[in-house]
Amino acid sequence: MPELAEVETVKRYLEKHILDTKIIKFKKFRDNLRYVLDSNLAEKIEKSKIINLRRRAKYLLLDLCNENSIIVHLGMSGRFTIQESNYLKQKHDHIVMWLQDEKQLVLNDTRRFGMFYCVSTNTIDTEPFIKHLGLEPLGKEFNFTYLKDKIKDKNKTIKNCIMDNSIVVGVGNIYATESLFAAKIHPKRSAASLKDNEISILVDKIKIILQKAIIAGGTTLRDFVSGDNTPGYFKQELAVYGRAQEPCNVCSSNIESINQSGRRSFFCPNCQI
DNA sequence: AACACGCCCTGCGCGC
DNA sequence: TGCGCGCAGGGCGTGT
Repeated sequence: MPELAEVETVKRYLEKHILDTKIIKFKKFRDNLRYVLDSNLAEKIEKSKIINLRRRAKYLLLDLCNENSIIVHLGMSGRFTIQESNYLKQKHDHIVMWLQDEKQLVLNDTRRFGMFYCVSTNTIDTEPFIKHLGLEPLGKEFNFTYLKDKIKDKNKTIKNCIMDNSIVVGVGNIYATESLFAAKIHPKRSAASLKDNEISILVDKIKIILQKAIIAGGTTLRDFVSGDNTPGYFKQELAVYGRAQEPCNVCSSNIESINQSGRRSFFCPNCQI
């Protein structure tokens, strides 16, 4: 699913195309995604203009002129796209919003792990799924000092730490895996065992890889598309993710794959220690 | 309290 | 071909 780079890609696309556009009509085609959908979404959303688009962690935020904000999470398989006026509803389209130019803003989510809420704009930061979130990885505050402090007493692996939303947000399985390879750190290393220079390099690599992935329009393994249905192109830049048994680009050793806390980890047994 | 894990759900690819 | 199994980019809630 969409990690930070993919959600950012969608956000930038929507910002370019539907900012200052009014939502004329809202319709849901089922009563739940991951959670039950509020019954009053239509009245909170219809006839309001989208005045700002934001991303917080992997959540997309659409601020409306009526002081409500739509919160969208794409889960593992969510697509949030703009379709033409003659678009016909497809399988797994769960929410459609018709815009003033007759285009349709469509939320499609095969696995339905996504979320869709509408809350007061000024209470977003206190919403249950938002308030506990840690720092944005691309912000200045996410740095060596912060990460060192956060992991120094942790009794878990560094991969689990950088995927922990209460520490740093938006780093999912792909980018955690790739960042650890770039930093030459084995994913099973205990977080507390990292040396200062390793923490410092890891922070840098997380930022660099996410920025590169955003420029490439995200990573498309199978489901992900941007707002115009186009895939991202970062997959071809993945050094280890999904490349088990293939040669490492650096040393030609076979890349290994292991299960780690229920997720796949890929690493080079020679480069990463 | 801090972790690990199950689970929500559909679809796809693989092995038999 | 067909079936069943395992697995997939997330993250909450529960149990230890």
